[in-house]
Amino acid sequence: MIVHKHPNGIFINNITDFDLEQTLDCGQCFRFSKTKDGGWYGFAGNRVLTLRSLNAGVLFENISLDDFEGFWRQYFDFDRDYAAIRSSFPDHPALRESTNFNRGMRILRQDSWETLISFIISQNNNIPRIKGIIERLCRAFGEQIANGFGFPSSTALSVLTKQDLEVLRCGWRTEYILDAAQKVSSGQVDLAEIAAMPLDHARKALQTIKGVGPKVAECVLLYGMGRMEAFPLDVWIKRAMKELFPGFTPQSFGQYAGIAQQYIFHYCRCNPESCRK
DNA sequence: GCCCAGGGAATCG
DNA sequence: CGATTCCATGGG
Repeated sequence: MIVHKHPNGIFINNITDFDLEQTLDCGQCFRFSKTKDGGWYGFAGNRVLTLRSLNAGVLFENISLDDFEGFWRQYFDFDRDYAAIRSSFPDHPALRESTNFNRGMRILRQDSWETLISFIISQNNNIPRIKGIIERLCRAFGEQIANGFGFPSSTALSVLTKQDLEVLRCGWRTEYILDAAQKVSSGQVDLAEIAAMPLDHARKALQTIKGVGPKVAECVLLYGMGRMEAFPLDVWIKRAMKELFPGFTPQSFGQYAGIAQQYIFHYCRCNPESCRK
């Protein structure tokens, strides 16, 4: 990857394995959307970003080199070699098909708190509606940033009541959100500490929060704590494991199982017939 | 109208 | 332990 200053921000090229749609619309994050002119616009924590594909590269609009090097480089996981990771995967036709389908997908290294709340909201829910609930959460309780709103802090949410959260229309998940906010803001659950724990300890620690079970914990570890071996088993992946990878376990995919999982997840959602709906 | 969604808690046996 | 049931809401 080569990073250039550009009149409108930062331009990167000579990058392999990076496609905006495959990365920002593959179900790992909920705060980016396509703009009318074909770019992407969204938020990460209290940062806002507009980006677009341009001349075989990507333009990050209106940011400084410090913004890019100090935040977005890590956020987009640009220092990881995805081709090398793909070649570490077991040789399997369905896995090859999945990785060929969306080679430009990268795992975003999101904020752990934002990821925790986002995937609590995701449970037994569909992606368009998850996005709507998170948008209302930010609008009601987040800080205004540019034309939108940042993600509210655990402290901001910890002082709220169930009634306050009725504007979200997210059903029974409200008490899960409040429990998470209270435990994180009080320090009873320390997300930075959990991120550094051995995997099974980290799983158990996350599951002390109400509404966090095995699947949500796995998502927080993978998308919010950079633990690439974490392997969320949602309904799609369970279907794929049964139909396409009989005999496989998450460990069969190796040290970067979570990344394999994401290739498979997005492939199955875009090609439901091949995962036998 | 109906089925289902990036599940988890509570409650059985 | 595993299996079942209920949970609130609305997208497609």
